[in-house]
Amino acid sequence: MPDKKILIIERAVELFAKNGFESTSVQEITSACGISKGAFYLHFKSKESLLFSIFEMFIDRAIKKISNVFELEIAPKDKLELFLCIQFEEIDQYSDFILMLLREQTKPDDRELFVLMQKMDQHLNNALKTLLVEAYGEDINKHVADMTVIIKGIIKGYIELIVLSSQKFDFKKLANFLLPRIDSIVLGLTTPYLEEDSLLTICYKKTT
Amino acid sequence: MPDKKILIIERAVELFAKNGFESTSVQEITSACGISKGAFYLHFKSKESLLFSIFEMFIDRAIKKISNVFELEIAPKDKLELFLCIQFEEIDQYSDFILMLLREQTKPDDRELFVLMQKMDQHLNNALKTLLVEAYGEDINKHVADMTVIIKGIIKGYIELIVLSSQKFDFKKLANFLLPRIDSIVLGLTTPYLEEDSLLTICYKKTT
Amino acid sequence: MPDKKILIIERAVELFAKNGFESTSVQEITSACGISKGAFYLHFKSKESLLFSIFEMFIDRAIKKISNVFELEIAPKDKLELFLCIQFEEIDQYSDFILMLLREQTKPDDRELFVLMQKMDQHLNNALKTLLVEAYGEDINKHVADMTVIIKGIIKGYIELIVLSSQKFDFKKLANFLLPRIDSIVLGLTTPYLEEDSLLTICYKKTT
Amino acid sequence: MPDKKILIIERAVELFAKNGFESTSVQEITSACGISKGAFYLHFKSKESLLFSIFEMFIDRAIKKISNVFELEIAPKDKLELFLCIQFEEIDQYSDFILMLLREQTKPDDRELFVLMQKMDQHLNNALKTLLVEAYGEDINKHVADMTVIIKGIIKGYIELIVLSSQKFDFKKLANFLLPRIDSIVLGLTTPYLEEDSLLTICYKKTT
DNA sequence: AATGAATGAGGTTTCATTCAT
DNA sequence: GATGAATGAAACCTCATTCAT
Repeated sequence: MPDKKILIIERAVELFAKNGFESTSVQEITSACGISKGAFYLHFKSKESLLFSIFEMFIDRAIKKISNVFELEIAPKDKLELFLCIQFEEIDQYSDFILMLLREQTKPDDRELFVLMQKMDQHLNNALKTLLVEAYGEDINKHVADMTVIIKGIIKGYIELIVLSSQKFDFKKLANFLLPRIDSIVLGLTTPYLEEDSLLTICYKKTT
Repeated sequence: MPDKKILIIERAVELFAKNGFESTSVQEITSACGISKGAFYLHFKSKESLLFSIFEMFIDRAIKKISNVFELEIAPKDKLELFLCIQFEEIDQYSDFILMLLREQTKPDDRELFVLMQKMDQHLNNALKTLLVEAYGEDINKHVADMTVIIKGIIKGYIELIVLSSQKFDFKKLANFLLPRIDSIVLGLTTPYLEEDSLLTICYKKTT
Repeated sequence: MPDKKILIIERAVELFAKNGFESTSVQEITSACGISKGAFYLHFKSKESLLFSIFEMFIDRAIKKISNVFELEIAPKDKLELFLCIQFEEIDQYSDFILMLLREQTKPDDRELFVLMQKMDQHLNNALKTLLVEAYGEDINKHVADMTVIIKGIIKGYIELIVLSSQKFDFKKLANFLLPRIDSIVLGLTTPYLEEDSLLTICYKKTT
Repeated sequence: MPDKKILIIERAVELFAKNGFESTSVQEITSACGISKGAFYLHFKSKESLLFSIFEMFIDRAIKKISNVFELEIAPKDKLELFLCIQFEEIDQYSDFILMLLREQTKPDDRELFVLMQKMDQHLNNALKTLLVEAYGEDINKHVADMTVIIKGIIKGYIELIVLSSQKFDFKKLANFLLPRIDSIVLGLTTPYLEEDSLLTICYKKTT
């Protein structure tokens, strides 16, 4: 990837995060990069395709980081803790942009973005499932959907706090605090609310 | 409130939910209402003030519903369960619009929207705190920040599922399922991660 | 003329004077009158016809005032002095509106307004001519065009000062000061610059 | 200054002169220039800033012309005559636009335009004062305010004639005709009406 | 007579995108 | 590769005028 393209992506991430996708003009991006408006279109077919590229890059990073966790030879619960920690770190770093992604919906024809999002989400879910089974045994399988939703929800809860407040957080300590909470929940589980495979069958709503 | 104004709000909620605030034109809204562009401005000073009105209306509804819970004479844990249930119902009904609110950032000068959001959030936090103390006693106080984040996170987790999937969910059953999970967590609590009053000191980031 | 119509004219004169014709909306006028927008159109065919009415009224006033001067039985030079004085008084009272009339050109199809303006101007010129002949004898006739332009110019010069400054001026004293200046000029006249009837042949430019 | 920008200014001067500022749309200007509406905003931040640019350009021209008079080594009265002549020439060329400037009031926040107008006016007043003192000696000083108002008034009187009629005028001859009139007035002066420095203390009215 | 909701043309401005240089 | 002038569609908003009540 050419330097110029990377430059554009970096500046765009900042601007999209700060002002939102729709409210950031190509002019602003190219000005921030010190290049001409025309140069933008040498690297990206459209403003939307830039968003796609950013998203893609971002997902690649996340997937790579998660893979790293699985390659480590440590105790299952330590892996789970590390997973939580990485989520916090990663999202903290790109929190503004992530918020933007959550906020903006862009055009109705960005089916491709949804595909990417689903791909990313599936990947996260699978990783979490594997970690849960490693940590709590095969019995967790029938609770895996609920536990995924709960854990991801708790992560999001703290992430929102992190994003909205301006303090610095100790993610290692936070992950270490959350693991016993997850333990508690798992221990108390009886009848699941969600079906085991309900997360697989989710179809992201069309936005026509 | 005049019928026409209500009509505009209803249609706008749908359109904003579907396409986002920035991507929905006043033209689209008025077309959907079967009125002229000019008529819009009889009821709202600007497109942004419409967003504000919607938000206001939405918050009023939510606060009223929560108040109703507190007025009931039922067991504390039942109140908590009812609170969860109401959150799911309410948010389910306006899920798309809520997603939009999360997504869009609108203009940098909408300080007023942030004030409303903070007001709403404070209200929710207070309600939850009261319910937790009623249900688990004064000892929960030092864990109240963590428990608030965790419970709101879990709610959000399931809500995202509800919003993104097209299935119907049984909110009563879901609330009934979650209460024991919360019990488990509370029972297992030892040292808090967050300070007791850390939620009060959050200052919503400026978006200059 | 119905009270309501007079009320509208009065308020409109103020608003036009303050903000200009184009920048004053019918809404503003009716609000200032405490009547409905519809009521406006009961009295005036259009916003432009209101301007016409105002103008008409204004000219009637001026012509009447000038007539009064001629009916007085005083020395010719005193008449001239009184004429100057009345010009200052009248224009001072409606200075803002007059400025507006000078400033705004409104639509290209307001031929009628120009006709009125010409009528008014002719009337002033005739009055001035009569006064000059009375005061300086028939010999002034061949200088009457120049003297008209010069006197009206001087009046305008002081009026501009009056309008732009916020001080109060003593118009009687001013007229009394100007009369000797006019005397001086008349005394010094040799060859006219303008032809005697050049003011009659002026055709207000078309503004198509 | 780019050709396109000059083109826009030239056409705009004509259109503003013909129809007024408020009544001339950006669309009309760009159509007259044979460019797109967007192109306009490449050169001017807004329609109002165009007016400002025009005004600025116009004032620069006038000040430069006046400076030229002072640099000439000719008799003081000839300078005064030349000054009058230049005023007529200059204003004749841009008469329509000047009328528009007098007519329109534009927005209440155009303080900057007023500053420019005042600057221009002060410059004219100073030039005239210098010329009067050179031509009539220091004794004229106590009459300088009155003479300024009178001379500018007379200029305006003839200019209005020039602007409104469609004839061509011989400005040299006109200036030559007016100089003796000024002589007459100066000779006859006794007690001034205005204080010596009353023109300096004029504060252009606010247009809130 | 009086209202004021409704209209819709037209205003200024923005901005993604193209293309000759 | 790189530029930036040019485009023109589309955005938000205003306002003179009409008309059912």
